[in-house]
Amino acid sequence: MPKNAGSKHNTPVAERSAGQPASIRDVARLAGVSISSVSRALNPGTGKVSAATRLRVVRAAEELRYSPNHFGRALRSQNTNTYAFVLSSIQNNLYSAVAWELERRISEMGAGMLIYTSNEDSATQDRCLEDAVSRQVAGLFFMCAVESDLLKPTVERGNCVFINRRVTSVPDVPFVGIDDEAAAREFFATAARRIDGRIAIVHGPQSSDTSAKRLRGFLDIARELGCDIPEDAVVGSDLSIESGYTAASKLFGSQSFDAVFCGNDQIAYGVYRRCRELGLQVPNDVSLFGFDDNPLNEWLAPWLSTVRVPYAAFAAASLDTMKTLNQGKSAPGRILPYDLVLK
Amino acid sequence: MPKNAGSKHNTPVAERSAGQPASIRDVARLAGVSISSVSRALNPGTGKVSAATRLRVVRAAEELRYSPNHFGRALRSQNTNTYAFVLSSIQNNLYSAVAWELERRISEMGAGMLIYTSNEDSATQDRCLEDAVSRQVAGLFFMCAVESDLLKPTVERGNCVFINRRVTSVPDVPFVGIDDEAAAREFFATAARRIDGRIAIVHGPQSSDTSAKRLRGFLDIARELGCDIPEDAVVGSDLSIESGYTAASKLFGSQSFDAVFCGNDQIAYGVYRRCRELGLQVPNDVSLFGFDDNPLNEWLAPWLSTVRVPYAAFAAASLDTMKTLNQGKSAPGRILPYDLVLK
DNA sequence: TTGTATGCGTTATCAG
DNA sequence: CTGATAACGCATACAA
Repeated sequence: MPKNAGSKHNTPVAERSAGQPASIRDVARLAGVSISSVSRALNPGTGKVSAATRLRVVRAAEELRYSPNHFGRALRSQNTNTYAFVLSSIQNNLYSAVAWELERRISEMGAGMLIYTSNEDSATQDRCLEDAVSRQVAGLFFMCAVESDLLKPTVERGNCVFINRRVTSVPDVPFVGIDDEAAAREFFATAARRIDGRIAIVHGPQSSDTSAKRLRGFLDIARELGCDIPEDAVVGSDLSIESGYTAASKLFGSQSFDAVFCGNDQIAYGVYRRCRELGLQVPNDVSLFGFDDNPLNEWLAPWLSTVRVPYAAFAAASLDTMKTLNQGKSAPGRILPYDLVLK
Repeated sequence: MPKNAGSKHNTPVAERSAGQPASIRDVARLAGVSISSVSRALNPGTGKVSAATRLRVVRAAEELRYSPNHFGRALRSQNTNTYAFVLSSIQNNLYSAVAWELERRISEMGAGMLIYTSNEDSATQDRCLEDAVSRQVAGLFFMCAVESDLLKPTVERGNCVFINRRVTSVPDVPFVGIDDEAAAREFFATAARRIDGRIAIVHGPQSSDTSAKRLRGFLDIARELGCDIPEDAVVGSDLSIESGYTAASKLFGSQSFDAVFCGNDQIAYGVYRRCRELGLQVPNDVSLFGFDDNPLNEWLAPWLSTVRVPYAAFAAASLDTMKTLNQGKSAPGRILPYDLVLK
């Protein structure tokens, strides 16, 4: 026979130590009702409660500063009310901006957001996924996912939305973003009219579908326009500021250019600094072209032409998509409109 | 008598639908052992398990892609292994940088980080605190807390660390930051030697202890140095770029200045833009002084003199402090060294 | 070494 | 309308 044979309701529960939050039983005891009544009173719509009972419960709950234990609730209802946001780069303000915008909306829903950073690394991303899955999150948002072992099993099990970057190995995951290839083409075509001279390109890693599309857009339209871009005027980089700087050092080491198209704004910042170091005025001597429209550009980089990615709309559309997914329906994702910002 | 009188172990559990993750019972069944053996095998150090049993359990767990349910574990062990990070402003990169740095470290601990944004608003912050508390977080990090109703009860119940800004009504909460008043004094004193002309100040809200200290530092040392700063050369703002712009419009509307000391870098960015619009060259015509050293300055704002706040060290020190708190000890917090960045 | 049983805090079902 | 109880997934004290 177990040691503690008495019903837990008979067990004289010592007054909780000050640090411990009150449980539903504490409220029930103080209100002199059963825990079921407390639950019903505090969760309107789950059952009938008399006004008197409700009042006593609410009073007791307030007195004890009762707040329902999230885990007990999650365990029982199988709904964690928690989402995961996986960020690939902490350096890109645009990514952060989407994170915060999404947090605001999720918070308004009364849900929570766990945050992870993958640093564009597969192993790190897998660690994030493992943790998020063990926490039974209601859904995962990827602000730029990378290919990784656990990605496929994760997207198959849980509700996932890709933001700003697709992963081609899992094509069925809803995607929220812009048409990067079309944007690159239009951007280049529009800008090229004003450019007189040599053009260089610093693109992002081709393992990123988004970077690949932007590069393809640039190259295709350049060819179609009869605009010659020699091979040594096209250099790769990752998506960091530093790599933009390095790429510019390489480009301007042997020759000069009048315009540089970059895979994103970060790269353009790095190129900018190198140009300044070389005594080149931007945009007088060199025109720089980015991608994303980092919110700070308006203040600190007025010289940068770029493609405005609607990050606030990304957050809204991602959440809509996630909600659809959570209803068990399939969701198509959303391709959103972009704007050209030309200086 | 309850309807389902049989032990749950006798209940023939239907094979789980594909979407449901495996539970510890599924692993136990597949391995042909009890759930306690599974628990012991998978949590080394919690009990003796034979090598054979462990092997079978591990195999079964892998086959089922078993990952322990975080909530069941948290409920039982009373340890959620989850922290909350409350951010006051999404606009300030420095704050984001601390968030990401902390996330990395927390992730390495195998813990998780819930993120909240208060937008410097009391009611919003209270909603965050309520949610975090109901999730039984192991601790809260405040990257700039504001005064709010739930702040005191929250810091009394849970482990909290203030980063970069104290809240004077709860002086006993460990604080990680720099000595803002000393930094402001030293910054001003050092810079003043090079300034020849009129000086203005755009300070942050005095409800922020940090902003108040920076302003006091500036004003005190100015007086001590015999440097006259008339009343109409000192204007307030919140900590946003926009408000810096507005403040500069006001300042430069009626007179001109040779140097502007700002409450943080964001404000300085706003002032910068207004100066440019007025045709003033920075730093040739006007010297600008910020506070924080936003990571982007190196690339985009080389004209900005500022005080470098060690944000990576903030993250490390905050986590150390939190760990101490979690051991039941009291923690003093940490005052970290800053650097002057002069252009 | 292994298994059984209990409880963590909650909600839902069911009997009263 | 109310109360008793099972169940969610897990860890652990205790029995075997």
